[in-house]
Amino acid sequence: MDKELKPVYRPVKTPRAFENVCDQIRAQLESGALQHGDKLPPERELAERFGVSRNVLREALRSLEIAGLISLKKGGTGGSFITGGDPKIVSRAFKDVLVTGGMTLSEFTEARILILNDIIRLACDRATEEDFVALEENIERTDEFTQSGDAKGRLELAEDFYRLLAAAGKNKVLGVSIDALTEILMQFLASADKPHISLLIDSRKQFMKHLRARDAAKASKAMSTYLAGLHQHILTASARKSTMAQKRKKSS
Amino acid sequence: MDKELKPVYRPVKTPRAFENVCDQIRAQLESGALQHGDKLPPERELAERFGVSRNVLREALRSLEIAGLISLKKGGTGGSFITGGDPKIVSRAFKDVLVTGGMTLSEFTEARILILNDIIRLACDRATEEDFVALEENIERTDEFTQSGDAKGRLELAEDFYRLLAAAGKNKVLGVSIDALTEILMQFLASADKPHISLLIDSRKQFMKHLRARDAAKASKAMSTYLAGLHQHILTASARKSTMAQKRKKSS
DNA sequence: TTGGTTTGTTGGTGCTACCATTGAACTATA
DNA sequence: TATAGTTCAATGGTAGCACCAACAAACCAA
Repeated sequence: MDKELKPVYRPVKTPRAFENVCDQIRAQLESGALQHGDKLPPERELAERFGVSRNVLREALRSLEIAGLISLKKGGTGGSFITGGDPKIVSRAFKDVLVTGGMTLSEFTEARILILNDIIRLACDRATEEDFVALEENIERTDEFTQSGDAKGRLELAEDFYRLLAAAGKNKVLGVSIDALTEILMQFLASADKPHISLLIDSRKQFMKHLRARDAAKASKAMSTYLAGLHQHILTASARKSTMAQKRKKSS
Repeated sequence: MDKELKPVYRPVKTPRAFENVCDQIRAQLESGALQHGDKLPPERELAERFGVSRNVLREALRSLEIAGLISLKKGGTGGSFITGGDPKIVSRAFKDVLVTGGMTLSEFTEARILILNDIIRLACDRATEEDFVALEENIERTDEFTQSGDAKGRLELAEDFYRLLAAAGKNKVLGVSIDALTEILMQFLASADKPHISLLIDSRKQFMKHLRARDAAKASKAMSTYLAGLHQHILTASARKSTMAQKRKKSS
């Protein structure tokens, strides 16, 4: 037990005024002193109370707004209102980290399949009749859009499908995760995924059959089979794209 | 096919200057024109080039900084530098929606167990000898800290353990996910988890045995058993805490 | 070589004035 | 009386300036 505790020198961080303001407001939130819907005093008054310039206060508010904790509204009855609870923020944070974080596309596709399988297992346990009909209605509308050739609407419906599935699993954490991953991968599906369109509807119907039977293994397998093909397509398309990007970069 | 496309009225969003600036820089990032480590021009020059006041530009930079995309440095060689890829951002976003009521703690614990199981399965396939020794070294140091009563160090090592495990699974996406979830749950473990300390080391050693044998089922089970108890403890502790908070609010 | 000093660059802060938008109170008109 | 239009005050958004603080490189002195 003569373990030496070597001194650790942490890099100092210069304190900034807006961070202090930010922390104070966050603390009020965590302690429950500020709750959803509450209105903060006007900027000018807040600035005076915090003893900072309106500039600094605005940067603090901006920070909280980006974090999704407050929303600003102009006008006579406007001000800063406590919002929060929007999973979209998490999804954006995820996306930011992922696009700048040196992660490969294949890591995305793999993670997506795994998390989706977790969701499917949960959904098999917990899905209600309402969940089933919502999913089936989504499939039906996807079919219509496919026949009418509305690619954009079809993509939105695809994102919705996974959202509905996550809702059926009753776990919002996994929900926002799959939402972020789906949204990111969808950007690599601009067009030209023709071979999969025809497979999609049948695959989904197969999947729903197993889900209604609450057979997690078969439902997972049905979904994974389709996704494996789709992801393969995304990966090859992306490889083409990055090659083009490299050419573009060299020529510039 | 006589589907009526009903007109959808989207709420208009007043365009704000800093958002425009923000989007332009984000676009540069996504297109690869700006890459990790690049330095942006000084604020004064950027403001002039964008044709906005320095105030607006600073709000835009603040927004990007909060999103974890850039980091600001003072001084002669300072400026705005492209960073990114910090999972800390995701965990903060997760935590924000948690404290503002978007998700429940039990959803976190459930998601954590499921994702961790996914990672374990991957690790069983892909872990190298280096991964094994890193994990075992972590367990050993945890044992030392436990005996010396260094609670803070032990918590840090616990976070590291899951990080190492994710590294062994060779999937950074799942890695940042588990990292974010772990960090949040650790905040509910300030102290008083005495009954679990004694179980921890043995549980980890059991787990490693199965992992080395590349038996995903048994490894998952060993980990899940331990986590189930730990999470139960977190949930009850949190319930106590929120009760106290409500009392505090009433009395005020 | 070492330690201190100078100096210019850059982000951080404060301040003032003004603009743009919003909703509510108010007014005029049919 | 009800509706349409107007006024008005509150509030966030933008601009521009002056100055502070800290940082690192260049420089200087021992």
